[in-house]
Amino acid sequence: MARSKEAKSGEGASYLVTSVDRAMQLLLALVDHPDSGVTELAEATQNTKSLTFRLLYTLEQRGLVRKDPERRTYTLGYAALLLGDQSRQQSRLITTADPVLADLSAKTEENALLLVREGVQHICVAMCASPHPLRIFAAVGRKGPLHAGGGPKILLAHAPDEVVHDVVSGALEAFTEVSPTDPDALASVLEVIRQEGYVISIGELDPNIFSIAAPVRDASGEVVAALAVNGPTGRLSDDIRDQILSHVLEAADRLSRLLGWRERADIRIG
Amino acid sequence: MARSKEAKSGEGASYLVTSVDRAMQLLLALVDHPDSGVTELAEATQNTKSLTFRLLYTLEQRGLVRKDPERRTYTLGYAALLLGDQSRQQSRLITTADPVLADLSAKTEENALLLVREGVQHICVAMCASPHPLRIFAAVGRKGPLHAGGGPKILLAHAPDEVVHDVVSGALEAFTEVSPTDPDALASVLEVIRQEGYVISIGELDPNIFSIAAPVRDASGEVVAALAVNGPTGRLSDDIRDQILSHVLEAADRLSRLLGWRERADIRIG
DNA sequence: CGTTCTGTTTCGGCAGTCGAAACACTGTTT
DNA sequence: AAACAGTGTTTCGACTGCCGAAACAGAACG
Repeated sequence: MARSKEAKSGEGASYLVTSVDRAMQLLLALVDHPDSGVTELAEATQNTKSLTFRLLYTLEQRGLVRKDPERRTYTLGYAALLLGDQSRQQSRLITTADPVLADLSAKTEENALLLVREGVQHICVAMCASPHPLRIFAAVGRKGPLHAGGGPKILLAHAPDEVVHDVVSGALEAFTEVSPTDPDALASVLEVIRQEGYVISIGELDPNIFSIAAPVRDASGEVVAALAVNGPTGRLSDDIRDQILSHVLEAADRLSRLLGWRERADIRIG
Repeated sequence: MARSKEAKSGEGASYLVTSVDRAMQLLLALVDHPDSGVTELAEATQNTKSLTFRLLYTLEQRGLVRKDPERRTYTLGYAALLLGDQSRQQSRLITTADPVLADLSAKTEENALLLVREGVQHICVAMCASPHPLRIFAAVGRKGPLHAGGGPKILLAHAPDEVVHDVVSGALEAFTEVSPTDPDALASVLEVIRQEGYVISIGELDPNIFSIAAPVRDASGEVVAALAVNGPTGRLSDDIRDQILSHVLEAADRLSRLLGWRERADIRIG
């Protein structure tokens, strides 16, 4: 149980309040360990039981977690609902996208997702699930890489050079046999993406998943998100592919316009 | 407003980790003060600027808040989306209720809400908004009293005696002229509610709001939530009232059955 | 009726937190 | 341009309240 914390790694002091950081770590652990007891959560967060107990007590006071007094287990509380709902309401991007996603999912009969970039990762900020019983598991708030998959590559293609550099200078994890791993090849792919305005990615994150994505722009013309449809490759014929692509492009265009984007004939800069 | 917290000093030591508690207070303050800077949030939480800054920094590290580097303002982050979405997904009550709420809202053309009791308060855990431009403002995660309003009174009528006692022994706040304030009268009203199986409340929480509610039961027969429709009193004719009531009763019954409840002709006793 | 899990409580030492105040920065006013 | 009035950021030392360890208490096995 030698708890050697990495926060001590020599360098400058940061503003991190460790007890708060541990509490948040615990809260996020609760997402993946619902209905767990003190001991299990203590193991999941690599903290002591006493600390975990105190943190849970504190979080419970504020309604972030809820304790089942019978079974002595903890779950996310109703304050978490409040946070989630309000952060959604406060995001113009998400509220605008919701009906577009619903429409896109209905037309394609597959999952429709909205992804944004945060640092060198993508995050799913909204989604509408496929009506089919067999569908890709995806969830709002989940993170992933930028270099593999349809939506992620859209985001990477329109990210600042510095971000692209950070991504390719790290190890490009190969999730499948067709995941991009060569930095130079990836760079030229990104260029193609910028020109074509969409991505069709098959089996890059998982061998059985395809993804078709397009960029979403706001009033300033910046790419602020990626709109993507994903599903099992088994349902992807050539016909369907073209159909989904046109729906995705139409939806991305519509969403961009709703956000204030106007196509500019001349993107002229000297 | 009336936030007389427990005595901070002196009596019984609790397990509260104050830094975490303050961080949560800050996080919840961010719900009502989106896009605020350090100073404003420090004032809202009655903390010092330095503490607020450090807490925000820590929360940002975990993605709970997001900082706009340009404007130096803070908003709820994407981890909040994750928490909200997951806590919804993890709740069988909520996932089951969602389509019922959508249906109820469509049929009545008013807000449809699902409320649960937590201690001596009610919390809205799910809702579907009215299509009308004029509609009651309500939001998931918001709390309120148990003694006034349709849904709240349903919850109170089926709460343990101890809870009822706590509620009536406190001051029964009068939100409007027709809010119940007399403990004895309230007690007999609760008895009527248990017998009739619904509540029609007009102007108890706000003079211009009506609410029609019914109890939701789970497999054990316990009342676990209240299903309610609310809207502006101006839209409530006698006809409409009866119509909404029947829709609410039907929806509550359907939701209860989806949760495993079965009407028992004879209540067995040992 | 032990055994072995749980969750809860206590306690003291010292790491970590926190307030105050200085600092840096940006935009506005004179 | 210089003074000003706001921000947000950084430093620092004192002291407090956090945290790990270990004891305690209940429940759920066998």
